[in-house]
Amino acid sequence: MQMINDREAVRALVVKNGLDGIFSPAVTQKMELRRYEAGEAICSVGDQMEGLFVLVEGKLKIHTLLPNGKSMLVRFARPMSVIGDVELLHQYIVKNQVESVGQSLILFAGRRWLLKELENNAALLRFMVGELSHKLYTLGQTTALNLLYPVENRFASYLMSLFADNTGVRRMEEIRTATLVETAELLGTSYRHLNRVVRQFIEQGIIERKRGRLSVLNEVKLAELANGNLYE
Amino acid sequence: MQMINDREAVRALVVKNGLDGIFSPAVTQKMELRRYEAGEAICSVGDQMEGLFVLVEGKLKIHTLLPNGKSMLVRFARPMSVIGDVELLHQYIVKNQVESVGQSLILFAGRRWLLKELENNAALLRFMVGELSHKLYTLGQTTALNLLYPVENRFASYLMSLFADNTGVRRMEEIRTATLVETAELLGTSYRHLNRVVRQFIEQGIIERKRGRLSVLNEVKLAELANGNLYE
DNA sequence: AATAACGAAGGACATATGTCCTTTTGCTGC
DNA sequence: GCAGCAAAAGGACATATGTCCTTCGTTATT
Repeated sequence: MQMINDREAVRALVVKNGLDGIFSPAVTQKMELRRYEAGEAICSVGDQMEGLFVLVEGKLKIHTLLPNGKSMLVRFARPMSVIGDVELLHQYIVKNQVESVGQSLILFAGRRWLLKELENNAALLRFMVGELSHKLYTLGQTTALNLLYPVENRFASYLMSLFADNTGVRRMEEIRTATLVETAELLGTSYRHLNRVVRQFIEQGIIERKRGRLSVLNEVKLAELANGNLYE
Repeated sequence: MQMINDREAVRALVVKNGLDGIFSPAVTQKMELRRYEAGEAICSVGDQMEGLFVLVEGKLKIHTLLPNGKSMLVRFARPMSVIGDVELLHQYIVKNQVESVGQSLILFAGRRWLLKELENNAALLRFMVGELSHKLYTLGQTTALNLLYPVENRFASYLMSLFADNTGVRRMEEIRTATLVETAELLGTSYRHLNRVVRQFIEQGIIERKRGRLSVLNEVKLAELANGNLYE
């Protein structure tokens, strides 16, 4: 993680994301701008959250670590998303791993300043209620997706989530096979089984395997399999 | 559902549950006291939430209805719990079925009064942030439980949740077999499979089957299987 | 009491997924 | 280009769970 000491940039990002209408100047003036590299962790299970993280650029991957050592994908976060809102008030211990997918820019506000702010800043509180209820609402969807659909559909949803961007631009068209192990974990399945599904997709001409990399050939079929569900 | 027109009772319950420190008198004076009978629905999927429900007595069962017609248990709610907080701000469509397990007493506050209240009642907002973050936090647990553990353990957790009360008193010791079908749905499995698990439990002397009813014999073993997880 | 009707329990088989191990592939250094 | 290694792919079998249908027991009806 790299700290970017550029108050002007902070101010610009705060305004651009409408955070000036939510946080008091006392807080925004203390905000830090941080850059995280691909794969870098924003927070890990067991951590004590030091504050609130606002993703302003990039993408984050959020997943739980299950007791048996496996993990399960919870969701991806895109700007403008907040991390740490769940833990803030009750100072819960972090339960979900959060890491940067590519390079990400994040505004950080320390807990110390926020708790004071939560005393009577109705705008911030309303903002948090909005964020939390949205997360709760969508987590329900994801949960149902995970319980209801077989790996085949979940993997399709995963690919759609990776390749599609909110701008409509495809961010990546390939997925390194090394990532397949990780992907399997995220989907809550074994590499072996995911591999079966991969082969099945290849046979159906949906994806292609090339020197340890996968590329999507038929985005339409993929979307069908994903059933309109995305991990976000 | 039966409306109980007793302002004194409302006031007493408001005070008893500390709601007078959260809602303005304008709201508490408009609150309704409602009684729901066993099995009665507080809200159903697709509903538009009319306001906030505060459970002050009894127990509620919350579950999703999955696209393929099956359902999955989300959690049980005990006093003091809030229903409708997720949907309130964004006026989301109800996605989880909520029904009374036994007889329940609920305080109801209409959306109309609440939205005004949310403008600047920091206490209410903080209360909601607390509720929402707690729900989000625990939903993660439940999700993991559902994905990670086989039906055997989930069923044990379910039984523990049904039989144990926060007062320590066992509420019920029997479960009608008719309910087994429903229970299977709630656990996201088939009646057939649940039946296998039931038989297995019987063979292990954990429960007993008598004229279409189940009773718990060995609560200790059950607790072990539940792994400390409860659906609440 | 005999019987019909219905709900409960269980058998048989299919499918999804997990575990373990073997084979194959691709890459590295010489 | 080849030996050898490590990663990737796949085979074989085990387990969890789903689906469908049959058997069995209880209860209501005559």
